[in-house]
Amino acid sequence: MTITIKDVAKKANVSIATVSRIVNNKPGYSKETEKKVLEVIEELGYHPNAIARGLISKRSHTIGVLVPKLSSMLMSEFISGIENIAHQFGSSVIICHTESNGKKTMQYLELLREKQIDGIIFSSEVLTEEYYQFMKKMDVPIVLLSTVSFDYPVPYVRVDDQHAAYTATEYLIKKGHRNIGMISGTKEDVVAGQPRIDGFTQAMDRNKLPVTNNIVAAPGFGYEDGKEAFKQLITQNPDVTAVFAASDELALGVISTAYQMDIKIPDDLSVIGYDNVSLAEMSIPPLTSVGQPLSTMGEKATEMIFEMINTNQSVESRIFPHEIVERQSVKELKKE
Amino acid sequence: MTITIKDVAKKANVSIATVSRIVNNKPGYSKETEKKVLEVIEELGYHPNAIARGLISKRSHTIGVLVPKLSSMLMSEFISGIENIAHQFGSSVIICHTESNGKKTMQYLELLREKQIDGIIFSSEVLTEEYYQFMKKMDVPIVLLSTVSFDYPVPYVRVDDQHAAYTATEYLIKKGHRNIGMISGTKEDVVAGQPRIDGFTQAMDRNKLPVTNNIVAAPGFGYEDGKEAFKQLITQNPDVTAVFAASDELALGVISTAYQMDIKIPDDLSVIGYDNVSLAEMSIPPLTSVGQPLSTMGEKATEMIFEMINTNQSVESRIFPHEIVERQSVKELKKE
DNA sequence: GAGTTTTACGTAAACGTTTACGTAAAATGG
DNA sequence: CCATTTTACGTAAACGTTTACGTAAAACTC
Repeated sequence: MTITIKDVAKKANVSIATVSRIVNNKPGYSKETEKKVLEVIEELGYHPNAIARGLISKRSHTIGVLVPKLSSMLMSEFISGIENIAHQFGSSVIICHTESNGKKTMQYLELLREKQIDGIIFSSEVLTEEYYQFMKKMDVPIVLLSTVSFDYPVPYVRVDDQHAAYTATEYLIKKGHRNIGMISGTKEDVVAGQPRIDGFTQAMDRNKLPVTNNIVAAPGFGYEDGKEAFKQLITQNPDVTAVFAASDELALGVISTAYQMDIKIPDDLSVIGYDNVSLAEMSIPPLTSVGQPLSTMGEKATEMIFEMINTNQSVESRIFPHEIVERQSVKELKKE
Repeated sequence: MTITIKDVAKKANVSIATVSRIVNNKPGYSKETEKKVLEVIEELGYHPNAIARGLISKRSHTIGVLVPKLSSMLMSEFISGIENIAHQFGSSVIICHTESNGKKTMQYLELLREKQIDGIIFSSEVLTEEYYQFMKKMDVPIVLLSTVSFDYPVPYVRVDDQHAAYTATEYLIKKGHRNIGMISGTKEDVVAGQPRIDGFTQAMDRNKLPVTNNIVAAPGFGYEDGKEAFKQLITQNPDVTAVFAASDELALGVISTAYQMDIKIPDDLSVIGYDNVSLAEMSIPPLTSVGQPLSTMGEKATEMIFEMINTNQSVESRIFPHEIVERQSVKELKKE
């Protein structure tokens, strides 16, 4: 038998309204009754039932997070930030990993609707018409994390990927590299795909460097993808002195394959990654990478959700700054 | 205005009871009314409110997961498995990362109690008296994941850490190593600490190998911990030919420091890790490691929770098998 | 000290469901 | 065709809260 507000009321000889007022400290009771009721609460070990509360308040104090992969380190950091802030707001987080599977995503959205969640963070994946319409009907705040939508007015939190890729490429050029390869991830990826390629091409163009045969698009962003793609790159363009990889895992793949081919990093080949996940520093040699403030971004996205919940208004998107985290995988070429 | 069962009832000219019966397909209505009601539901876009349901059924269809670190790759895999099964059971998962912080843990437990969660998976940390008493009062099923409790009768899912450490050590010995070092993680850790040390010592003892000066206990299981610990190990025992690290991250730290010291892996030094997280295969050279079926363990723990929920009985603990995943960080010593 | 305001409550409806119970009509049995 | 069972519903209570409204007493005001 769980004990309810009624039990407290009865034992304290007051009405449930009074108990409720005291629990939520709303005005309308004397010091004495407060003391009495508090004692009874303590004695009985009463704890309010959030479900009953939610039924009235129409707030579940829960937000939903949709992510394509749970295991990727990117996601872990996002989630860590999200979870952090949500907890500060007294809410909890339901993580839904969609595996980039449309059916699963829709199932999860239905679950979230049933559960009456207060907001949604939609991360790292394309916001399709179907998803958007569904969420719109749910009528809860949405924030995009590390993704964008061109078609729908949904606020987002991300870095400027094209700019970041530009910066990374410029960095290699400044270090004296001329023949630079790029391993891009999935081309179709709206945020981590084409924009990074564009940034790369742009930097090369501006510096009048050729780009033919320099880009290999892998089918994904993983380690194995990086290995395969690098093999292709080095075959079609054996003279590259540096590689810009669109993710740290891709970069690790590059490094690993290079190692097998007896190409020394950074002496024979410089490598720069993207994301600066914890992996990067564990690499041999430690990987220079384009850093995004991942957990901060997760935090910001969550704060935006709560701002939208509380003010009932939309909120401005945020572009976060990136930075080059220098380690030891890039070498300065001596000018000849 | 969200539309409720009442709206459906009114529009379909039936009582809410009938609508409810149809929605939950319990008997008691004719084919015709069913059709009619279903149409109205479709037309109005009605979806039942899980909060209201939960109030009556006293089931929130939510389970809580307490983990010390969110970002560690171990946890990601556990969570992935958990999430998987929970979703199959139509439930969602609230992840609470406690940061091994007692106060935060208690706060989370309170949150979970308020939310009336149906069960708790408690992972990778010591179950203190305080936690246990609290959860016991909550009166929901608990399963320990990758941890144990000697004092309380709580079912667990884990591997036999001592045995696994024994196997890893035996493996190195079979490969011809005699002077083997161990980098243990936090000694106080009840599951990943002492048991692994014991397994190591046991294997060494059985093979009549000395163990003095061979064990260094790091303050944690991370990369930096591994670096530091290895420095200490190599100082106090420069002749080790192999190292058993109590986690893959520790092992990576060892490899990195070794690399800096120009100690070649595996030629000059063999290294074996523990956990076989995705990191292991990305290492240079790829890391041989003691593998645990992480996501399967998460799945099993979750299945156990639901079994306990549904049968109202406790359930048997499960020890999962471990295996040595051979890669390239261990070398066979030629017999002299 | 009469009138007004404030304080300190209690009553009861509401939130959106499920479900025990009741009942009229339909189906079945002999 | 009457008695009995079954079907197909409807009514209303219950789940555990919050809160609008009402009210008697206490506290002020001048």
